[in-house]
Amino acid sequence: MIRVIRGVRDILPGEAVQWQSVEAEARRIFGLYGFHELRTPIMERTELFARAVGETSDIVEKEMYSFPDRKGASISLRPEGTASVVRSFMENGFERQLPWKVFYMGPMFRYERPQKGRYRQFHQIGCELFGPQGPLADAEMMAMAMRYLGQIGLAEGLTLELNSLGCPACRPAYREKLTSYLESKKEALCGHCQSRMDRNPLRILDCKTPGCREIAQSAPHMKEHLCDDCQSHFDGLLAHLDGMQLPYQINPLMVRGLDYYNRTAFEITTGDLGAQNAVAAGGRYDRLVADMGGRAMPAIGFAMGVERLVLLLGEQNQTTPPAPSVYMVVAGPEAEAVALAAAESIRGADITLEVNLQGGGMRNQMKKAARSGAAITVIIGDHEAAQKVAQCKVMESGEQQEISLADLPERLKSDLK
RNA sequence: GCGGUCGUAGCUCAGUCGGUAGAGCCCUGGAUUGUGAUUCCAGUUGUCGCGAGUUCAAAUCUCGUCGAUCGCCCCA
Repeated sequence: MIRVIRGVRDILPGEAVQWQSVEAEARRIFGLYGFHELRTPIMERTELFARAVGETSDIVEKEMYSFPDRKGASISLRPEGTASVVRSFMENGFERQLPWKVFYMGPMFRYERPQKGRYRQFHQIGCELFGPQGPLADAEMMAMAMRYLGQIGLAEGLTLELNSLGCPACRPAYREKLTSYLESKKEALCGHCQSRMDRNPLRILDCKTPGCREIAQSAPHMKEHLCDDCQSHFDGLLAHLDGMQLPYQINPLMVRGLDYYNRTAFEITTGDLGAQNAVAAGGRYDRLVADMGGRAMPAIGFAMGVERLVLLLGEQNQTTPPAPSVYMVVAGPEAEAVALAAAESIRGADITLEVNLQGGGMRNQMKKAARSGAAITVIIGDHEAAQKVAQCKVMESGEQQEISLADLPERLKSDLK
């Protein structure tokens, strides 16, 4: 038997019910804020991701699904959504219609070792906002994310963590301070962090090794070394969050893994997913559009992991798809044509009806009717077909009555209320 | 890419010291030749993840491999 490839999986009908509501709520809530859906391709030129996400990021260096197409161009399955949104923004000239507010949802691909809440094909719902440079936008994005999560039933146990990563004006100086501090403690760092010293010293801050955590705690933190502009942006953001009474936690050790972030970075975390504690994450990327060849354009965005949302929804998970309202038992060869026509007329009245298509004896079909979860079973046998009637059985009470086929849609409609 | 644990029926699992595989649920038929919980009777379910090795004999021991899971790394 051919099985699915590692790290990907089927979302079966029972679980898909949950996915549909998670997606529908996203459309609804983001719509309340004036965001519209953007659908981008799931594959792009490799170069797009390499430049947007960062040539030296782990995602680009070792996690991308890249392959040559038939003409030899390097194509990649998208590892995240922002790069394509930025590309679309520039390509379609939305720089002239600011602010541009979009959301997207769909599969992303990263070649990683699968784990709880982490798959090679995973799904994100994300939002991006281009244009505004003040902290009002940051605050609204966070409010929107939290409102959405609360709306789908995840308000409990989530923490909004945020930090400022500074900007090109203040980060280099901070980085030097941090590096010289870390040099003095180099002996005490874990081996991994020692090798990170040159490449990306900021990432040492969120190392989980106990020794490194202590060192990180007392290290100089970016938020104490922000330039005036970054500082007032950060202060403004906090004031807006307070104004909305949105609880948050400043995490001076939070460092995002993608290269394009500046100033505001935030994560929404949970303690219930093992090592994968982030359900949503995002931040500002004011330089990305310019780096990609567009004009200077402030922007902010975030993305949520749908698998993680659905996992957290946990026990609310449905394991069976919704039941039909009516189940139709077809008993006898003469009844088939009549039953099928009756079924069509009932569906025409907007009633969900499932016809038994597999035949079998009455007992067998009634079992299937009960199992389907239908509230009412309509039985049409040869006898009923000849009389142009049907037996209508209310499953819960067991009451059964004969109704003419012509009246069936209306009667069912009122009985189902 | 690295480490721990685990892979037996569609599902949940048992299987002793190595002796050629079981239960419950589900499913099918019947008791009831046209009526669903329950009950009773009968029946089907298997590459014991895959491949090699040791052995008279392997679900069981060894090695490899694939997959799941947990942690590292990284991230949604």
